[in-house]
Amino acid sequence: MENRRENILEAATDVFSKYGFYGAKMEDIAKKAGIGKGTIYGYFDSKESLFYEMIKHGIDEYEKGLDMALNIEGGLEQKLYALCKFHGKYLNRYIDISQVIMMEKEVLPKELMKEVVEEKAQLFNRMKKAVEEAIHTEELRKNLDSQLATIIIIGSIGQFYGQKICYEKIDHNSIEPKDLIDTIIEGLK
Amino acid sequence: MENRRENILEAATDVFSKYGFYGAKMEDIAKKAGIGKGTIYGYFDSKESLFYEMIKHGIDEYEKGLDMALNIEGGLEQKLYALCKFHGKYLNRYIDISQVIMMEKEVLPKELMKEVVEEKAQLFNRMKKAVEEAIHTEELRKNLDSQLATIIIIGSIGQFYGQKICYEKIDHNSIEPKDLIDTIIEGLK
Amino acid sequence: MENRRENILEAATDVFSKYGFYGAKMEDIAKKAGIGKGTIYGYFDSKESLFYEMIKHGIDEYEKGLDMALNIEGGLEQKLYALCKFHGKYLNRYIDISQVIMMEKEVLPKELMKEVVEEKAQLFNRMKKAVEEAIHTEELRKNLDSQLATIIIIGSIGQFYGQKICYEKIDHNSIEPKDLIDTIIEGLK
Amino acid sequence: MENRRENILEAATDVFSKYGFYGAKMEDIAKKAGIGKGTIYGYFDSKESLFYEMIKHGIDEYEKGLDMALNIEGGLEQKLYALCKFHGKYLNRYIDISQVIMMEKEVLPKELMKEVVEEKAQLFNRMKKAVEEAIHTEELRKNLDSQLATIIIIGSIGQFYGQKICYEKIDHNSIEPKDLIDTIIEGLK
DNA sequence: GATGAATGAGAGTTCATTCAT
DNA sequence: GATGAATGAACTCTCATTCAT
Repeated sequence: MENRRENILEAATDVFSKYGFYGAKMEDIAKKAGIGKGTIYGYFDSKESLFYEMIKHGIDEYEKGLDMALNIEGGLEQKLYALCKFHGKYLNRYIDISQVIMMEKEVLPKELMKEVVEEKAQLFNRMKKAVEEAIHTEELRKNLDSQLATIIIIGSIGQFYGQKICYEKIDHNSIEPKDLIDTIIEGLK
Repeated sequence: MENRRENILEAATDVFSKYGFYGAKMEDIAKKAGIGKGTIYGYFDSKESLFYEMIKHGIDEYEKGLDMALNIEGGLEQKLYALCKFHGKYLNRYIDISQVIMMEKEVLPKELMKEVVEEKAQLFNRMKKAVEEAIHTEELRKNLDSQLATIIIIGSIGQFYGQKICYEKIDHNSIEPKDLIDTIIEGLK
Repeated sequence: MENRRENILEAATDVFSKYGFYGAKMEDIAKKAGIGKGTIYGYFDSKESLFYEMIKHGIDEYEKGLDMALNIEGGLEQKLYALCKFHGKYLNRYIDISQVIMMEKEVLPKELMKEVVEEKAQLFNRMKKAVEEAIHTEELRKNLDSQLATIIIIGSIGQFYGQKICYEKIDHNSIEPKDLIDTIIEGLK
Repeated sequence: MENRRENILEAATDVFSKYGFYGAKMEDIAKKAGIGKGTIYGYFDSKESLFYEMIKHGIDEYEKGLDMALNIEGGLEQKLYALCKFHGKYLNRYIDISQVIMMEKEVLPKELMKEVVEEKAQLFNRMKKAVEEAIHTEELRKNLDSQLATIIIIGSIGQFYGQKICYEKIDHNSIEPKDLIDTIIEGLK
């Protein structure tokens, strides 16, 4: 049953997110998954290995969503809108894990750490490409530094959603990013 | 000797930052501080208490720096510049702790968590006030939503420094935020 | 299928010999026997029970071989020769088990332990009887203490084969006990 | 306190002897030593390492006793007598460990296994040298094969003491090897 | 006051055993 | 009857905390 593996990964995401690598107990993950603690070891070699696989799983999810968002038809505005919606959904699920990834540095095998960093760089570069395109189509102003513009866009969206979801505890479906996007684009056009 | 207490807090910052709450070992903190394991318990009640005090210590540092930055004479541009410089210095020291704070949620007593959140809200509000002042002096445009503008400013600065320090490993003294600030203000004026 | 039972006992002998009672895993025994883990429990109640039966199986084999060896026609020399040959063959198969028997004392039910000791005493006594017979037929000298003579014979043969098989790794078929037997009998006649 | 280390080794000898490597529990060893289970790890790295050190400890003891026995003044008879007395004392303490050594093959690092085998070979060779000397002084007969004679001597003594101590449960101080030695030498002279 | 040896609760992991298929 | 996925008791080992020195 491949579901069982998926099931454990979901439980692991929840528990690792909440307690971090060292704080998470295998027993809690098992309990969350509704199985015996020994069962996990039928699917993953160790706690470390489970952590590794969980993060890869999260990265894969982001990759998919990101591609979808940036490949929709339309201008930067439309793409940003889609990205925001996806980002909200993702954050809602992986809000904590994204921080765990950055934190438990010593736990992550270097290989995976590199994957994470590369993935982040890739996200940045895809966004930058979309920004450059928008500069080219004059949706944004000609003399704009695309690197800085991308930083502003990503930083603003991140801050916006982080604040809404983490602090204001607003449901991601109820967050309306239109005004934010308008203000950003207004400033960069 | 109050130095001894300070000394332990510094060591704790280093070690908790690197390994997280559960991963950090009291012995390592003691070694880092150059003292015996048992000595820590002369100054702090428990690991949890040490963690708590360490974070309060970090918050205090930020409070001080933030006040200094936002109270300098001049317009928003000058204040942002000072904030950036301070943020860089702070991030350099507390780069990991800021993530630990967000991560080891369950460890933090609710009381401290509230302090952290409130402190963040305060930072946000001080900045917002500075933004509103800038709107009033027409350094920024009249019809601007000050809430969104603050989000954009904080998010952009955070993203900018995070990228430079965490990924590009640039020394915080060498980071020049002028172009970023110009682009932000250009967009919001 | 009685073969299946025998099959498991053989596999158990191999695995228990190699790893001892606690070190042996039911899964390894099953794999060695070419069957599923659960199948063993169709033939034996538990690991302990399997261990018990395995040892009884080994004892039975020795009983049979011993009888055969000591009952052949001829003098002590011929009997000792046959015993040596059998001992070599047995040791080759049960080299480790004989030590496991003595070792995992706490595992063996007292009942079985008693059986093992009695069996050893019986071996000793049968040999002693053969020795006494040889004294009577004057194949050995009259004033010999049959108890000591038996100890010397059994000890020498055991040491001889133990050394050849365990340390010198000589195949039991290639071991020639004639000189040993001659020297022993020469000394006791 | 070096006593503490010694103390743990003694307890380990008892417990490993009784239950074998896998059957022995660290907690039991600690309890036997009258200390907490964590304390052991202050002196030994792991269960495996403790096992290793315990066996080396046993080997060292044998080395010492063996040297003493074979170096006393006098003929083979006197040396054998001293060896018997020492062997009895040693067996009494290490009766089970000697079997554990041979049994838990897979546990022992190859290095240690080699030490054990070499030590046994050394014992054999020292004895053989004493036998050859006795042949030279005509305490034993000229045409004797020294290898076989040594096997007979060692095997007989081993069997004699093994039987007395393991089966007949006779205290090693009450065992009188004179008759055995006389019979052996009588046969070999 | 400072220390670090000692402690033992609690973690990750293994594996004999069960039972639905 | 045979299987092997699932289980959880019991193992080894770690580390926050104590306390005699």
